[in-house]
Amino acid sequence: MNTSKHSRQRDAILEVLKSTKVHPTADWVYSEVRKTIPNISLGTVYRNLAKLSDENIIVKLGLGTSVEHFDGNPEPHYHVMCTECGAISDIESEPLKELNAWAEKLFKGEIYKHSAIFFGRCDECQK
Amino acid sequence: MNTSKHSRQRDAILEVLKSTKVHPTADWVYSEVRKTIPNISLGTVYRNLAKLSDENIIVKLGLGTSVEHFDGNPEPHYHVMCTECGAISDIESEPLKELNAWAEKLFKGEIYKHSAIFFGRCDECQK
DNA sequence: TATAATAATAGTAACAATTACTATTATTGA
DNA sequence: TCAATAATAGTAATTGTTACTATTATTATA
Repeated sequence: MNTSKHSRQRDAILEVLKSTKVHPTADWVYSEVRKTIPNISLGTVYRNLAKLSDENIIVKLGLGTSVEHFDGNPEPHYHVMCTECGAISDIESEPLKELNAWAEKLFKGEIYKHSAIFFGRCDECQK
Repeated sequence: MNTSKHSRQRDAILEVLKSTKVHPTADWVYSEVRKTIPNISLGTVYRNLAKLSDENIIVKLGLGTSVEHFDGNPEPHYHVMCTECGAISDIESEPLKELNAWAEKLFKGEIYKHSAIFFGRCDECQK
């Protein structure tokens, strides 16, 4: 059974994540959610982001940045980070699953997934 | 001109990194280096790891873990992390540069590099 | 080889992101 | 409506890392 209880705060956090493409940090989510729930606490944001990603409703992107970024889209896909402005964009394609087989040939053990991050310059910064 | 001065501490830190395959954290390096330089400070370890990676002598692996890992081998290559024991291993191959062109087709902007991390189970943990 | 300039150090304090704690509030099923 | 308890707000604590400062070590040159 699911011992979870519904909460307005969690709904609002998920709503914020689902309706943006910026792959925000916890702090960004916090400041957005405060527009509708002004006294929500930052701890609540962190706790729910953790809960939602444990349940695979959202994903915590381990991009190697000092601050964690989240994605409201749980479908596996790659990302590009602009090295100039830091913006994170989606690569609209499924991950290349053949890479796992490729890597497995070079590794003693089994491989079942991978993640990748591309670095470049977004069109905004190219202008 | 190079305004850098030689230091025994930096030598020892680099030596530790060059002679292991474990992709250690700063703290691991610290405890190793203390075996030869017992009163070295953790700040010195961090400062030199930063300096060495700025100079591309080592690399800071942005693996998405909460603690940073370092690699004494600056040649670009992928890694596998065992989800059971956390061990990080090398994939002994050059990165697939064709991936950049592939991703660029799906992105508005230019892409010039990428990094990837594979997840699996190492042979030790399979037993 | 002595010296003067300064990079690097040890030790410690500060910092930022995140997590844990606790008393109170909200949700839920009976 | 009520009792059980999940979730909250607010705050304190923790963790990994960086910054600061007085002292020490390295180096180029006299």
